[in-house]
Amino acid sequence: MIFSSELIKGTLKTILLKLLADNHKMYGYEITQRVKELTAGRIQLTEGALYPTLHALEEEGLVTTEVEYMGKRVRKYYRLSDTGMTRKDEKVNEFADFVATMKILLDIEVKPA
Amino acid sequence: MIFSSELIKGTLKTILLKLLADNHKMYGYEITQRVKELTAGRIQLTEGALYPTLHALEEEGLVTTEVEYMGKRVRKYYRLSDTGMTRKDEKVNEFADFVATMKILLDIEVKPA
DNA sequence: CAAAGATACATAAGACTTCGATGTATCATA
DNA sequence: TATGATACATCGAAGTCTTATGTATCTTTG
Repeated sequence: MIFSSELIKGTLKTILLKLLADNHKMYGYEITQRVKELTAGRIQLTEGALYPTLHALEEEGLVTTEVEYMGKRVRKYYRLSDTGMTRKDEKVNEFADFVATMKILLDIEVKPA
Repeated sequence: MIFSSELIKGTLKTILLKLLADNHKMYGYEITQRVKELTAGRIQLTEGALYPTLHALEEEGLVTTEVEYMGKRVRKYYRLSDTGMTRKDEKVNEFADFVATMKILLDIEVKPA
């Protein structure tokens, strides 16, 4: 079952920041694959959503980029900045609090990973 | 701390369906107050989001409405339909699964309520 | 070796949702 | 009698995501 896109709304930046915090540097396509893998295919990032968001993160100064060539093929790597690391912590904490709040509202059990 | 609105995006319908499942019938303003109360003020539904969403639920056949007068003041009550009850279960389950997935991605602990 | 599928970037129009402001009106309280 | 709470609602603007499209390279398989 793939999650409805509505659910993922608002969490994309958080996911990207966290992945970049864990992996030092990643490129766009790699991110889509990693997320798919980590979520057993239940979250599939589309390029139309991913690239604009990565660009936005760059404009906000949360990531820096560097281009590498694999043969003739371009890869654009994204790396978290210090500001980005701080923001990542904020975002992840906010999401954790949000979930705690939603648990009360929806009266759900969240299974341990 | 009030949650950024982006986070609440995509969960509004789920929240509404769950509230209506628990409370049999509620009106709009009551919903905003109940949510504020249940979440210690951290989720504040705005009318601009609430009413269009309630109307959408009605169009989808998930809720029925009935108008009552308190003196001269109108109250529009919303009540969950059978379809709505089914949908509520689906939505709540989907959210629980989503959270389990996000826990893996973000590597977070979710405190028990 | 040709075709298909995967890798890899990106943009752009349209759809959808939410925000913030605005509007109307009643009721309670200071 | 004015303010704040109650109660409905809509609308333009803003923001985000989807779907489609575009370009190009690399790898695998028939």
